[in-house]
Amino acid sequence: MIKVNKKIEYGVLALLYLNSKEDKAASVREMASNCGVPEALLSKVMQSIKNVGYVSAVYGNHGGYKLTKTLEEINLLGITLALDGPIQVADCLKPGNDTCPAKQACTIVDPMNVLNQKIIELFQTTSLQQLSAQKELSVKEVTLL
Amino acid sequence: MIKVNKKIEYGVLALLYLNSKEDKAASVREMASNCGVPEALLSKVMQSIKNVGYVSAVYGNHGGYKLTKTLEEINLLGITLALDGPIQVADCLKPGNDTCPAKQACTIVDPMNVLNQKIIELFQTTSLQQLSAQKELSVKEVTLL
DNA sequence: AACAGTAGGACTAATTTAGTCCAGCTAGAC
DNA sequence: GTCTAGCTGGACTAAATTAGTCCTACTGTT
Ligand code: FES
Ligand code: FES
Repeated sequence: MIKVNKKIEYGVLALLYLNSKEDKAASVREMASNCGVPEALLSKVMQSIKNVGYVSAVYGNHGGYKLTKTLEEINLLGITLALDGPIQVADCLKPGNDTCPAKQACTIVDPMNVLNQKIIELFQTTSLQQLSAQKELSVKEVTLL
Repeated sequence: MIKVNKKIEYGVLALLYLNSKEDKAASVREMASNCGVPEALLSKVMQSIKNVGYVSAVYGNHGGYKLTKTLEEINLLGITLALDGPIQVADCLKPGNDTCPAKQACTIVDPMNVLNQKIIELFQTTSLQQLSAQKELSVKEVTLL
């Protein structure tokens, strides 16, 4: 199944929660219990998100994480890169891929590259703002498939 | 990692190969060895692709599979549906998902639906023709060896 | 009847993803 | 200064998914 993993799901959930706190910091514990996700895992997720600069950490007592960007500035590509590494939509595309038996005559490396590029663009142009703005609409869209 | 699975990779490879055979049927054995993919697995893949009508099977001696559509008519959504079921880009979206602890307060079901829709559209508008249009590049690479 | 092929269920192996545990470090509150 | 709530991050285990195999039955051509 082509899907975004839990870490990304949790990351989005947490960032949205953080946004609702305005400028206040929220601890992982707080976020985890509010969002209903495993604390230890969210902890890792937040660390990675911190490393790409979407949030900053406040150490010590009453510390936690704070948003350092607006929802408009945060896009899915950044979150994905932080939590899941570079996007490679097909195994063909993997950098060190010397083991593929079909490699020599492979007709799909390039096609897959095209698809890969399209997905990267889609993720890049999908900001958190854009996602969270759609709430009313989506109920209709659901019935499409 | 957000990626298309091997079955889809193999399916695309096989359909492209089939296309190069014009109207002649190719057996799974032939396709597998030409594309360098596991025969038993490709057999399953072709069965599923047959079930959505992109190819027809010719039974008996000298049988195999034949394309019944043009590359323009075959899109990634169809292939994905055939080999991997409906696209659900996040676990939130799964039909029978009653177990998610965050469900009640979930702020991302709708956002994820929007993303899901976008991916479906991308897959639907990506025909095999469109993908393979980039081929000239790879032909060069192949002839290098 | 022999053969070369598809159909598909049941299974195992490999890989990836999800989640846990723990020991260390940081800074604010007292 | 020292307690304490909280971040950091490596190592690990468990669960789920994906990849791949095997085997038996069926189909149609020669
Ligand atoms: S390189 Fe392996 S399928 Fe393309
Ligand atoms: S329903 Fe579980 S995260 Fe949305």
